[in-house]
Amino acid sequence: MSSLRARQKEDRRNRIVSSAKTLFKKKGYEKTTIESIAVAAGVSGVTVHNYYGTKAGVLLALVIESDKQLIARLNESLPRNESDIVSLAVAFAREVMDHAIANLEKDIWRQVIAAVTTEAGTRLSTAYSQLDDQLAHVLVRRIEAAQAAGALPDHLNPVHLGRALFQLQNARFIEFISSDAMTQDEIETRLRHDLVALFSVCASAPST
Amino acid sequence: MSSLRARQKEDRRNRIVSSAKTLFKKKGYEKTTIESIAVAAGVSGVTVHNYYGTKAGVLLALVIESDKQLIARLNESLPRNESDIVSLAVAFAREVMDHAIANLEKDIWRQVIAAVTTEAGTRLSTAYSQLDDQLAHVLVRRIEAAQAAGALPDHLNPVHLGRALFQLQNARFIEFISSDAMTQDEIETRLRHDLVALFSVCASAPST
DNA sequence: TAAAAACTTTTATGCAATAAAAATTTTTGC
DNA sequence: GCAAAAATTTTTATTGCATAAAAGTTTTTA
Repeated sequence: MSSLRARQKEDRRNRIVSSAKTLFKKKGYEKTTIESIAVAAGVSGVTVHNYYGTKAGVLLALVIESDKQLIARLNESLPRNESDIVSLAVAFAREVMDHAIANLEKDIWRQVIAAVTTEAGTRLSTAYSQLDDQLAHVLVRRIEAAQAAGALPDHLNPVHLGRALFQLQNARFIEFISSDAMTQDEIETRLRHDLVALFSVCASAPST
Repeated sequence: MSSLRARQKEDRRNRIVSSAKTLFKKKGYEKTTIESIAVAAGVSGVTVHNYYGTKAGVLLALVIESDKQLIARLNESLPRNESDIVSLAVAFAREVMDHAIANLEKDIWRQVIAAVTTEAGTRLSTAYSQLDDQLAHVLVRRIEAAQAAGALPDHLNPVHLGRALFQLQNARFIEFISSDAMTQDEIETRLRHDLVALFSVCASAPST
């Protein structure tokens, strides 16, 4: 049973986040004031602070929602029988970039990345990191499938490979949003180069 | 010939950055006001803004100086005949983390990472990115040496491998500073896992 | 339904960031 | 050398984020 109070709170949260999304897209991040978000949501400016701590907190809340959709979409669309790891990682990266651009301007994504680091340890930043883990896990599952199909050596740890690929993809994603001039194609090329080079090493490394 | 004006400017820059470093280390980033930096440096608060744009700009200027030393140190100390890429990357990562911790608190490094992304495209952020390129190049040179020594296949592109390793190391570095609880050892382990997994793939990838 | 509890709003303060006007100091040209 | 011009800093003022404390309001609970 949800009390009236709980429902009102939920309502305000929704109004704040959706007002913020509209304003961010319409006026950009910097030019959107907390006060204007508050007015659009029908609450006081201090209430926005009480709910989300900072303006970046509101942004993070909004991104977390859309990232949940991204995870669902990736689970759906990422090929389930891809045995070439380079293709897999590139397809993953492409979906992530498509999703990012469809939802917010690069300018705003930069604020997201900044907020995740400066507000490390807060509720919202932690939630964001957990979504990253889930994203990495989408890769892990595909790698497990490839391994089961015999496309990868048995001694390989799929969790480790999935996380490594995610880190690399994420680093390149940040590079993508860090410059307005950077294209998806250029990032794709760089990621390809990363992977081709790494896969060429073939060290007989001990599994420490 | 440097005019009096140019020398005075240089002087003020030095005073601002060194005052800032002292204050950041003593009181932390948030609790250091631009005004207090200005007072310590003997200029007005607005002058600090005129010189560095933002408080984060001052921080970036200070980090850039210390990163130059890091590059020099890495060029010196990183083993010149290391044929094992995992060991090379791990040694690199360790030096970077040692240097970071010796200079500033994690808390402040988080502000650095945030500033580099939000202020993407500014003079200081660009300078920081160029230093990253130089850091990656330290790796590239070691890889070239290893390749020349026959420890790596000829078709491998050392620039691509160096950049990929740097991206991975950098991602793990950010993970390191993002949590006060995260230890260097844990990061080292994760980086090792990344690399061992990646090097196990051994795809016969086309050099696209 | 009245007291208690939970929230939101009002009010106030500090600081970053920015802009424009005023004041100062160095340069330049004679 | 000195006066006008140019460059640069400081003063002054404003906006907005962030935070805290007090005041006011609404829901809960007994």
